[in-house]
Amino acid sequence: MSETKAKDETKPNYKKSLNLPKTAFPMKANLVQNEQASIKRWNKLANKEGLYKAMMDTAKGRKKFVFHDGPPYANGSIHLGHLMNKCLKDFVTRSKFMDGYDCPFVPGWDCHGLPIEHKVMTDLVDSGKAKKLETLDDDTRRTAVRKECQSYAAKQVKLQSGQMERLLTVADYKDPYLTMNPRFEASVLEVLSGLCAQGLVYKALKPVHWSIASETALADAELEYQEREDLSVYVDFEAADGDAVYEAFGIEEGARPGSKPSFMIWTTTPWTLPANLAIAVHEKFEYSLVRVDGNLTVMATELVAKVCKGAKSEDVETLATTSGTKLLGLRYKHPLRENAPTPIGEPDADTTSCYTIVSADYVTLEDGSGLVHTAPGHGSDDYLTGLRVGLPVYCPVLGDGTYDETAPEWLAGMSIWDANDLVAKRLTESGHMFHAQKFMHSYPHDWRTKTPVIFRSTEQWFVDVNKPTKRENKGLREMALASTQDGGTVSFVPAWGRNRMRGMLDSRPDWCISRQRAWGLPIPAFTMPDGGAFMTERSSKAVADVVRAHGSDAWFKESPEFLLADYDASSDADAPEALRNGSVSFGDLVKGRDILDVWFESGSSWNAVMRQRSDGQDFPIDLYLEGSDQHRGWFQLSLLPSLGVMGKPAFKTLLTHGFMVDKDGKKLSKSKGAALKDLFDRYGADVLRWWVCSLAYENDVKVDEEFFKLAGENYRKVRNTMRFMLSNLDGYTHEQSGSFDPHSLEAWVLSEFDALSSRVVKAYNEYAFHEVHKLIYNFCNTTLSGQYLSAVKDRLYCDATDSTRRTQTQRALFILTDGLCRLLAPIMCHTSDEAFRALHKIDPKDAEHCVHLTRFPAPTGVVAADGWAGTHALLDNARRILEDARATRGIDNPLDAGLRVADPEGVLAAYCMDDLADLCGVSRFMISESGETIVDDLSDEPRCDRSWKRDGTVKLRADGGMLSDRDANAVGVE
RNA sequence: GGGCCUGUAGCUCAGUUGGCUAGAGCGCACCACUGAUAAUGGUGAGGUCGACAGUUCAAGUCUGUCCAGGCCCA
Repeated sequence: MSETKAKDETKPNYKKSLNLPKTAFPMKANLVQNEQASIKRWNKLANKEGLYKAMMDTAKGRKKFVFHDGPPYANGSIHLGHLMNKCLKDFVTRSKFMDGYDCPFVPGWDCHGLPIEHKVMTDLVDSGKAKKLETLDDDTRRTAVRKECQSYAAKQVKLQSGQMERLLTVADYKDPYLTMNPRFEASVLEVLSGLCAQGLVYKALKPVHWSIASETALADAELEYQEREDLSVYVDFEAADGDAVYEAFGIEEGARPGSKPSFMIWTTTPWTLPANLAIAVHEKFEYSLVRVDGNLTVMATELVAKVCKGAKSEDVETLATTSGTKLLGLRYKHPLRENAPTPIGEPDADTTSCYTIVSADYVTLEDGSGLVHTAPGHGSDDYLTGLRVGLPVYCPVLGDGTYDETAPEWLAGMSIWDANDLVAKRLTESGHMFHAQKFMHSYPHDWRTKTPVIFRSTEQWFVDVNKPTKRENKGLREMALASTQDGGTVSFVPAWGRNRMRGMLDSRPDWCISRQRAWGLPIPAFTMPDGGAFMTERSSKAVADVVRAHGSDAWFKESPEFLLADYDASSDADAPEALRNGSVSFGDLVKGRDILDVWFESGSSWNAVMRQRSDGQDFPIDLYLEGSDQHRGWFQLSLLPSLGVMGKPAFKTLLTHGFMVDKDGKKLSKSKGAALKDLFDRYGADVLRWWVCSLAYENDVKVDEEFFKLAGENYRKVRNTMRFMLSNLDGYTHEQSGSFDPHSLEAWVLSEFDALSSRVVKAYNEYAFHEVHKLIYNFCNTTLSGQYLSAVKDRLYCDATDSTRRTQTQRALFILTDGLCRLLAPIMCHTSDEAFRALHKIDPKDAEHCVHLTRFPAPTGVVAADGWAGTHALLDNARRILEDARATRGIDNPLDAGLRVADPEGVLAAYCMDDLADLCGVSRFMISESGETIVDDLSDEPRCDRSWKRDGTVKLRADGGMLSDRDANAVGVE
């Protein structure tokens, strides 16, 4: 220990004469409790209507930035996925507000749909109420179930919005949009009506994904793919006319084998074989007639080896080959049935084309045999092929997954899953089975019940994506592709979202919008006495108005006459003739039982927001921000209706974020994702928000306990920097006016701050929150903590309390702290306000003054001397030399050193040497006369007892202490 | 199987149109300070840029194949 540190009781103690840091702003944030206090305080704003209202009042008259919240599903506590999503949205709305926009944020919830209905039904069964319901008539029962669903959903919305507020997100939580609100429902039906107006809505029998467990059609978005073991079978379909086949293969009559050849098909769904109506081949492929284990069969040449190897058949002989074209039109015998089936309800179905070889270009050589089993009632490719060649849409499977009476009698009434093995057994017994094996593949499952889904043809409502609209004479797909192309009206953040979305638009089928459940918005369609469907632009609009007034329950409770009271069929050109001429009256109509796909509801939210909240002002919407799964979901399903109804996209920009994965980059398991409440309690919302801000959100985001700890640590770093500045402003009263010498440290740091501030605001505007994080963090760490603050410490502590130099420094600190609070406000909502209040000495009872009602900092306009860049370069070099001296000469404490710095360009002379000394942390700074940078060891020079500097002015003073001139002056001794 | 995306120090990320010994921060190690103190400052060690091949005078950067992972689909 050096002698200077030794205590000397005879010397005066100067510590009390210093202006040491003092503040009530605690080092320990105690976020978990204090954030609650902030929330309470913010809630007092705007006459207790809260912060959101206060912000909206403040923003009145500003330029609008319209952001639209995608509705999360109203079920369960919010989880890590919501954390990122909601924080990012909050960063957007808060930063837009602080950048001078009026940015309303109406939160929404998706309230209808199967998950809630499922949960409610489970509860009803558990509580024994379900049985009672079964005794009621259908509409009454549905209404009762819907009532339960409604109160359940309302409860979930309350739960989630409470948690979102706890996350410190600011939104119109007092008046959110709920998809089950009558006014929202009505606006959805308006969209449906608008699509009807363009002639895009139709009803058809089509194979759709069908959940047996839920007994409903499912949308693409309601599917999830899981691994499943299935039976894969190779089946020989015997040719109807052997000679025709031999002819196709060019085998002369004399050379033909006596037995009949077969066509080998492959399928992974043996249960669909009873519905087989055709076999598809590719015209361009080569097919072989082969003898395998004594049987004659046809398959694609390229697959012969593979198929036979799989079946362990070694006795293989190719007799002849031919092209797929030659096989077209050949007939075969169905292995399970004698005659072509007659679909229920279609006694006149044309079955003449059944059991024929047809052409299809989706036949591949990847799997199977090159001959594709075709069942138009059970697959979309099959359906289209059937449509082309004139096959009936035959589907012998009922909604509950059992066969109807048109199936072979040994299958009727049986579940299709049980049928798989039975069909295989039957085929084996009859000698049609070539080979069967179990195999694993990914297979679509009902996202809710986790049960496998089947393709089943049913009567459903669709939105046509190809048919030209009446208004533009262009299909929705074409319009969607045009608006999302490069240079179109929609922009994407990140840019690759464009390709992703366009790829999906390119391949999407017509949108099946109907579901067969209770908890949803009814499709306002009626069935005519002749069985035809009736729904027009004007009839659905009439029902929409009823729903707005009475809610969608009206559909179930009221009569067609009531629902259509304001509808005049005679003047509706789109209405069926029988209705128009009055031969059928409303009383003859039967209400449809389908409800809308929930995606149609959320996909119509732009209309609800536009019409209900802003009289059409807020359309199109500036920004949609969701996970990248929504390219197919909400984004696309909002785009299509808005194009159909408005002729333009609902949004201008689509921003997507990635998904949470575990620390190894693997999909997050459910159990890991659940612990959000726990995270609040351990880290506080500001730390979690600071973490979200740091993320490269466009990619997958790794989550792990460790990362929150790290976020907590560098949160503290920023907090401490703020605290240090606040602690040096004790007793300071800010002067707005006044200038700074361009060569002063203050001019330098404030110009740096201006640069930071404009970069941060730019980053906010580009949604580059990660950049915001980096910029602010580095500024606190490097520019402030490492450079400026460590340089001005001496003058803050040791200069006379109201010396000009110290006051100027405090002015800078005040501006910096105030500015930092504002830049941080969108991220660290609580901490920034806490610091802001401490800085402005706001009374604890005063809730009105709040950083969240302010703007981003205006430029200080302070001009720094041009020479600062060169000066910093010289100082960096000098510090490096100082560091060498420390290592080689043992000058551990920089205050024991003086610097003589080479200044070849002559930039340093304009600066105050004491400022440069403080920037380097040394006691004395001079410009080197020798042209070399030299470190002087000042250990032998006297040290100031008060400032610990050895600046050359230190001497014994009247009070007995060793003081420098500055310190002697500060304590007032000669 | 297809579309889109990701893979750079232990961790999180930067790396414009290919061009000087690949940069930050965290963490770690060491040092200083003990008047920001359950703080603060400084210094340092860490990378065959997922793998392989190709184009080029030159590749983390372009091309292809493969591996691993994510989202969406079949």
